[in-house]
Amino acid sequence: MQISSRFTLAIHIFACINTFEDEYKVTSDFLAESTNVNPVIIRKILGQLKGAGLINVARGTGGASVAKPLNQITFLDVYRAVDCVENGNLFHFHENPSTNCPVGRNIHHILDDKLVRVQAAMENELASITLEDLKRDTEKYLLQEKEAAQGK
Amino acid sequence: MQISSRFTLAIHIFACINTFEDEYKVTSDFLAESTNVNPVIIRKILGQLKGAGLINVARGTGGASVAKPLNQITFLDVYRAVDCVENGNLFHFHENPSTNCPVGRNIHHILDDKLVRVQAAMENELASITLEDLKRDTEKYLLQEKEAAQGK
DNA sequence: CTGGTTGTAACAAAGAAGATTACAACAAAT
DNA sequence: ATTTGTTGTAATCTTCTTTGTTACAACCAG
Repeated sequence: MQISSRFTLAIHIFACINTFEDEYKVTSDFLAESTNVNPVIIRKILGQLKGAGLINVARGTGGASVAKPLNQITFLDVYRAVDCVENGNLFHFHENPSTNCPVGRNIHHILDDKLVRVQAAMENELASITLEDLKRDTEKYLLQEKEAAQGK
Repeated sequence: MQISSRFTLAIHIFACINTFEDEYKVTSDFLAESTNVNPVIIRKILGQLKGAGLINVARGTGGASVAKPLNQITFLDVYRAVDCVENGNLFHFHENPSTNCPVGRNIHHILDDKLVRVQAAMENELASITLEDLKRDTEKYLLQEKEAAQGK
């Protein structure tokens, strides 16, 4: 199985906030339209991002905004906030290896540190990308699109 | 969601082959007992490992053995063989982002290269671990267990 | 107080993983 | 040639997870 789409959705949400917050109020309905995902799902994700202190959202008034400087939020922060993998473990283990078998009862001893290394490599890379990078690249591609439309 | 337990199962299978092949015939029933997973599931995984040229298994005769030198099989080979993530993509994308929204229709341009980097970091780490490492550590932990039992 | 919004509960729908049963294909031993 | 033990695979079931959907209370601003 893959990592939940909540992660790419959350990034999409930040890209929208960065791009549109001066122009529109970025509500769950607005985001639902852009992502083509149900507004309740969006609100759940917004709630998780808010819980992690990454964005501000409020009842009544509505509209999401980023809560910290963009270069201080990494993809890893977002990944952790939306709780993509169970218990934070990337790898799923078969549940009850036999305690009668020497390999079965030691498989975690044998394997866990290796899986931790793999997961750490992935998370380090996530930590190296910030929302500032995201904003810069979003602007780049939107500008390219605009220029292409003008036939340059 | 997490990465399918087929991966940890496949590693468990190799640990069993390494440990027991001189003593027992390592059949799908044997492995089902050690992993506590249904033999049909084991046979499916054995089939994938065989398809990737990592092990030998045959009808009738039965019993799995490793097809290549242990230091020439990496965790990445195993990971790829058992097809853990759809289309080889670690991240799941929301399916139909709006083409009306500038962000929606560019989200893949913006994001794909970053996700590729993250995935590559993880796969490089997987590639750095071999079945030889697995065998060495398996022997280490089984020996530790034996010594502990003798009260050393 | 009205309108628009979030937060959340409850349930439905869809999809995927793994379990299970059943059986044909096959090889080796006798 | 038959028996035995095994793999390969189809078909179906159960369970779990994700996502969608409906509904509505809580809330804020004008």
